Amino acid sequence: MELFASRGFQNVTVGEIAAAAGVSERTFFRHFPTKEDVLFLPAEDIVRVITDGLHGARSDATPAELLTAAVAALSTACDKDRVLHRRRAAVISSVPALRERDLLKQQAIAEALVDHLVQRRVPRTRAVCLAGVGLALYQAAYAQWVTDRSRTSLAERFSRALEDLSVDLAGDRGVVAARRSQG
Amino acid sequence: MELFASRGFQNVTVGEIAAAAGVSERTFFRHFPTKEDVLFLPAEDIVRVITDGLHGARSDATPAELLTAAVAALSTACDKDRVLHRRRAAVISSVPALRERDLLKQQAIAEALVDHLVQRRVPRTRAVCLAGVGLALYQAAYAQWVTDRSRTSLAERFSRALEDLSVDLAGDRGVVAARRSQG
DNA sequence: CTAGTGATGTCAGCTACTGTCATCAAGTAG
DNA sequence: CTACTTGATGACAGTAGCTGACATCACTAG
Repeated sequence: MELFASRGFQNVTVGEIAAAAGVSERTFFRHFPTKEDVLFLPAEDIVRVITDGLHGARSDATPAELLTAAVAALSTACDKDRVLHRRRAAVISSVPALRERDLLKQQAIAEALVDHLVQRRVPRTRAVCLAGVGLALYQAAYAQWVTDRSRTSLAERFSRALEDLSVDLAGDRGVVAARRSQG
Repeated sequence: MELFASRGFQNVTVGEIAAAAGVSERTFFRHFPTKEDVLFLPAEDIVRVITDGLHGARSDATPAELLTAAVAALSTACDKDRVLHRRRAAVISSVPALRERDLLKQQAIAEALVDHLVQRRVPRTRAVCLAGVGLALYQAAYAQWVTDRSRTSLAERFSRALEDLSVDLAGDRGVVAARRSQG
């Protein structure tokens, strides 16, 4: 993190990272599949946090409740080291290659979410939409949470975003339906 | 596309692509910044399609109407060559590096959407959520459209997803609000 | 005809990443 | 205590993506 912060991700070579850690370059690549991955937890770890949180949910929970539960699990896992997240986010947001990797990880998580929803008898097509939407709101909430100075938790921000969205869409339902019946 | 389809993206070298096109490897990199980019239109091109479509919308259009208009523009641009899209999607979905790039491009598009919404006086935080949600639904619709044999257009699938979502969220609004007032 | 411009080829070089083999420490069986 | 295994590491060579520098060549303006 120090190397990246001081000289920029792209200007730091893997050899330098390895040297700073006192190992050979080859050893670095035995621990991390790519240079980008030093900054990311393996997707399975995060998926585990979420599914653990999800297994606590009632069996008749609505989709929105499930999304909220998933984010709640993430939120408690993140909330402790917000400073670390801030530094990490600063590096990631400024490097396209890292944003790419970030998005891919999140997509993997969304897929795990889909599987869980399907297991709970949500039809797959709808589950895909819901997970995608949940992810979008989470991204927005996370961006706020990392930037803001206020102590509002990730979970709280997410809930608000969800509620706002539901208002936005509810107001339009008549319009959309009308447009559709016109063809 | 033929090279990729027959031997897999990763097993085709840029030198081979260049040779197949009758140019030097160096020339390839003067036209495409990376190997992945052969498969993608520059983000600006797509952004232009969307913003063009958006400028036709009424000035008092609701967010959902704007999202629908944006997708409608994309839909008419895509609908003609669905076969090409199918081949492309097959290659992309099977290669993580390409999925990454795809996600990044879409994110760039979402950001352009956000700017447009902001210009129309939607508050930024909400615009971010809306664009993200729109993107999620678009992804789902696109995935269907590419896979399905039925002739349903992209725009139509998107509208349905939007409506389904609004139903899903509306049904839960009481629950979410209750949870929030508990703290 | 000449000078300038833009697209290309050539070549050299860097960096991310991989395969292979040797080494070395720790533990385990005998 | 020795011999054998196992797992982590280093050393080295090689491939492929990508970049900078420079020369060439076609085309156009004057």
